[in-house]
Amino acid sequence: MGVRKARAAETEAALKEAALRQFAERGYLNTKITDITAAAGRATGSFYDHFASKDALLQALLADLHGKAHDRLAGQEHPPHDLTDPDQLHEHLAVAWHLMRGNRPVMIALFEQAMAAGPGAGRLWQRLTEDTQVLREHLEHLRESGRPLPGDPELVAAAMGAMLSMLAYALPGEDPGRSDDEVVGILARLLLHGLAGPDSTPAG
Amino acid sequence: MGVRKARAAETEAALKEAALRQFAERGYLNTKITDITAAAGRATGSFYDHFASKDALLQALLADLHGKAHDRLAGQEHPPHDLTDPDQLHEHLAVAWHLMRGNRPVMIALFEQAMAAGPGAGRLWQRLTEDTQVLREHLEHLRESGRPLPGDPELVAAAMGAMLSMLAYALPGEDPGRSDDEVVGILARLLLHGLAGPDSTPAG
DNA sequence: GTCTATATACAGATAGAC
DNA sequence: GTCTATCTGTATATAGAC
Repeated sequence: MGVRKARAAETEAALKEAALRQFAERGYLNTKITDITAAAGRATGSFYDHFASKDALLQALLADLHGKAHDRLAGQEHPPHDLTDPDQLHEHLAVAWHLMRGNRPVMIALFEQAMAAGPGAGRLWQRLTEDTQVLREHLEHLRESGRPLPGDPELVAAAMGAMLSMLAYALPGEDPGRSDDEVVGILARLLLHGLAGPDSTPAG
Repeated sequence: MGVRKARAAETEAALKEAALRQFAERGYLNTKITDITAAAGRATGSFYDHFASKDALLQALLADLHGKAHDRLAGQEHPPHDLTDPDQLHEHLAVAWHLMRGNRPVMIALFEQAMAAGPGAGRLWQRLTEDTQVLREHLEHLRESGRPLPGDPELVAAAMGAMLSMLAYALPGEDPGRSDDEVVGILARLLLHGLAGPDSTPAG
């Protein structure tokens, strides 16, 4: 790779990193193109040599994320989980939570983008159902095994996804008093046995 | 009240109603002042004879809602609930759900407004904790009674509120195949006994 | 108070020199 | 490819006639 291309790639990377920082601080909607270029130390016009629009930049960031995820998940098995097993539910939630929290800027951007389209567009509902597809399949598998689910797997999965994604968005970024593990543990217990807890039906 | 004032009040009411319709259809952020005035059959300039801004209009709509709620709740008792009682949890969720769904336009607007401020502003987290304050108090009461909660009442309450509000926002407005009662029932079962269901610990 | 017409502000996007 | 300078589109808000 030539030095010119290298400098260009450097600028593109700087813009991406700056965008991620800005999204996390100000949110996607509030972040202007000039905020990104200023934070990256570039001129406004340079942005459009690399991305056609703010939306295109977000798609590029999402592609990067998919690439990373593919690298990490490549070759891994994905066995059908029994979500009524405490360890397996906890593991499932932990993976989802860390995925969302570890890529918070992109999650924030996608969330705000879907929301800005308005409720009529149904894009938030679409995200919710798509992102919880695996979860839904596990629930359907449980139901087919004769387990008594609280209700329609699609809605239950969406409800769990709603809880997760909303919390991942709204919870303050750096909360010294509340660790990720603590949050995951609480959600796992709530979703496994509910408010009544595991000892609610001693009579069986 | 004179005829002039009456006509003015009529216009103000028309603007409010039009705004509610527009918020439900296009969302708050997407709705322009001109969308509201056009839907109300008035001129653009008339808007500012009644509201200083779109934000001021939303505050007025919120005030209307508070007034209605006050009228309905006036004189009602608010006893401490035992949320591990199926009927009481169901009732609590049903009230919250119908409050949100029955005033969907305003909920939508507040949600989008809080989100547009970005995550750094913490306004979504603020809404989440404020709106679930009563819930948190009930959970704290349970904990003081020695009941084993899944975790910190504030976070559990926020998680439940996150699930509720996100679903109330994202679920399609007119879903012929899924009634409010069905949704509330499913959420109540999920939050009471979790995915494991009531029969998970036959040994006590 | 309501209207038409217009001003203000600003973000997105482009043009052209280097 | 990067820069400075500028254009365009659009939403908010105001001015002034009726």
